[in-house]
Amino acid sequence: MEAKYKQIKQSIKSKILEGLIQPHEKISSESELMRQFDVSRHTVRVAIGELVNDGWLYREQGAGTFCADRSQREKSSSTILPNKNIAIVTTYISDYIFPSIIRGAEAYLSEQGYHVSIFNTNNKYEQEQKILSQLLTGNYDGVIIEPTHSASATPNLKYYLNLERAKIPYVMINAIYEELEPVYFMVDDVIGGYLQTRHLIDLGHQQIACMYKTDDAQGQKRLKGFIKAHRELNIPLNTTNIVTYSSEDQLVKPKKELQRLLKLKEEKPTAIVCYNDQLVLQLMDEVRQAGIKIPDHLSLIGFDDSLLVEISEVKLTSVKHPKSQLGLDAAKAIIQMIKKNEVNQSFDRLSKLYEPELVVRQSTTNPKTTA
Amino acid sequence: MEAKYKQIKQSIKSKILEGLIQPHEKISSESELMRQFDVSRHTVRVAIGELVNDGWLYREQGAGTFCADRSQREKSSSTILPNKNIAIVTTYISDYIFPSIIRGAEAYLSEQGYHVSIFNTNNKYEQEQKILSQLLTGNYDGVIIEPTHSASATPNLKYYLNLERAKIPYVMINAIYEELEPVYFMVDDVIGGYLQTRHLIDLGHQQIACMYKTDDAQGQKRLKGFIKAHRELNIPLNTTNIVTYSSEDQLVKPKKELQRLLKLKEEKPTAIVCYNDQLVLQLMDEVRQAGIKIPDHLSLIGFDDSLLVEISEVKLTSVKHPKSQLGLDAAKAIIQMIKKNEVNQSFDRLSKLYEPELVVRQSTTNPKTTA
DNA sequence: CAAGTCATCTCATACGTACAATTTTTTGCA
DNA sequence: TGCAAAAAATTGTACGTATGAGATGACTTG
Repeated sequence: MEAKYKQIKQSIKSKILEGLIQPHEKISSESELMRQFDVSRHTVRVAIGELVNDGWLYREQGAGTFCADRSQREKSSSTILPNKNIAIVTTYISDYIFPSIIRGAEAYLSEQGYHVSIFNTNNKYEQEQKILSQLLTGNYDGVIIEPTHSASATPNLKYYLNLERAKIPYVMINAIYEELEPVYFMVDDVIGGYLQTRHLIDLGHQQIACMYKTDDAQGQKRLKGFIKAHRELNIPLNTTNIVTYSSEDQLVKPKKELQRLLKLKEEKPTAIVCYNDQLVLQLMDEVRQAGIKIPDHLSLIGFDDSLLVEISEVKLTSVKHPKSQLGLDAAKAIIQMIKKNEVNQSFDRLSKLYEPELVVRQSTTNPKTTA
Repeated sequence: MEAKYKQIKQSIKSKILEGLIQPHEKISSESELMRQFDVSRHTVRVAIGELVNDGWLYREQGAGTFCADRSQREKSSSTILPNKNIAIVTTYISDYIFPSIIRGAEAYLSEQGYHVSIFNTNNKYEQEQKILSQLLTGNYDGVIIEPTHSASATPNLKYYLNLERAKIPYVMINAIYEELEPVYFMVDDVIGGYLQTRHLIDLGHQQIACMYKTDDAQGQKRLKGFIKAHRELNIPLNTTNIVTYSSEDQLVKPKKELQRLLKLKEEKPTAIVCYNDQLVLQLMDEVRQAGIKIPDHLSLIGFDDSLLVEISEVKLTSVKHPKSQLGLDAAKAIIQMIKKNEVNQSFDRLSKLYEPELVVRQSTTNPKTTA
């Protein structure tokens, strides 16, 4: 034990064992240690490197080096393998924007040596419950989850609390259950709905319909933005123009309601705000068959700015969704939370609410005075 | 993974996984590695340091660095956690038909109590290699994999053989490496390409162009079907009308080639056979801008019969791809193989070659005699 | 006061050098 | 040939320097 780096190692280790450095407490920076022990940075790094490897410390680029929480470590060593597994739980795996989110997350997590598992609730509570209990009994270090039926309170609250109790960190994407106050990554849907509507009002539309899927919080918030824009600009709201539907209805109800709207004689809408791009394309199809021209006779605006906006003959005006960036950010956050091994405490600043952005293309224009 | 020391790490790790370095065999000395990788000794030491820490190597002062004997370690990890894990390895996670395949597989596997992990090669060998080595060292009971660059022989053959040696069953989807004779689930792409072409010939087209992505076997086989149809029906093949492109080109080359084809005076194609629906929509967009009407002036035919076929104002004629059924079948097969594995039975009859089916819609019609 | 910018602190990667400690190989000599 | 000493090879410890990347808090600005 004459090597300098071993002396440094021993010195730091002692302080931890004596309780002079508490778990998650920052230790002196590398440059400070250089001065304290009068050695080169290299030597400091070798010493700390070994301590990190032995699980006494952990490093965070840009922030510092911290004392590890050894209490967990010993627990996990009883199960032998800290296997580095992350679960991503989605509502609809084949939803057109999900692949992007997953790709963003998967790329980063793989690189960090984690294994990514995918689960799919089909937006059903029972399925979500099954998955959550699997996660609890399984060997997962963290969870990225899109909550099921986020518009209402969850009957699976206990399962989420159990995750916290089991010290499995989780982040929510796209929407949250308010009561859990989780770390989240989502678009500001109120602003999104507002932008959609505002754009149409600015173009001169007065009779604007909307169709929102409201069993998820996303749709409800966008609807809120829709209403807000009307209020703010003093446009009277016509309740017959507000259409809401649920996941089960989504292939039927919007089309029916569109028929209804198109048949109106009075207060016929000149524009429709849509829940997402997919809905726009569904409606477009119907509208085409009725011989109505877009955007001249009817403006349509979507949401997500997905790959769908470019493939139709009329390019869609839409609202940008960060998709793979969101996935990446969520992945980074969950890794940080795992490293710190605290659950949802003092992680407020990790959350991100993305400001959506309007992208104007060809599916919206001024209302033509045909009536 | 751009850091030099990580590249070195990966390189050495690969050699071990491929069996090129046997346990207790000496690896190149630090100075040799400096020359081999053209880096400083420091960097070599960092790389080796991490490998030592992860248990891949051990060092002996004065003697050299040696390959560790991982046989114990691997056994212990595989016996301790019979966790029921399946890996699905795709080329492009956000490819528009993949979500369907995954959904089909995920639904079944979840139900059977398996955890599904997703990996993504981006159609790059290095990435595939990394993933395969993860699978080997990780804790997976079975693998569903879409091979990377399936048109050519794989440099990762040894990794696949290692999977077999480690008794981890795998099935291939969409394409195979012939040399491995794996269990597979794929569409008969030769027939698919034949159906596409035959349909156009039956409609009376004589000058038919095609655009196929040929770095994957799927495209090559479809091209084979394209040629076969011409031969069988005695239509002369015009080689200038055969366009092939690769994954990297896919956003540029098809468009350029389309421009070229449209400018032709003689032997101008009246129809284009496309690799998939996505390509059709790309081309449609260009064609629209040129003021050419589909299908009257130009017939286009796609492949996959994806959700994209219904989206555009001209519904696409396409060839049906079983997608989620394929995912489900692959999942069922891998479970069977896992169960049978203990009994060492052969898996011959499990493979499925799906007979594709033509779906005629509006994007194809008789050639109009305008010339 | 909130939001964005920027300087600064921190760790990460990578180059270079030198000498020590240990093992292996070669050499020189009896 | 046999053996010991010398030389060479190899890893270990330690110094120095530079640049990059992430986090943070102070500062500016609307």
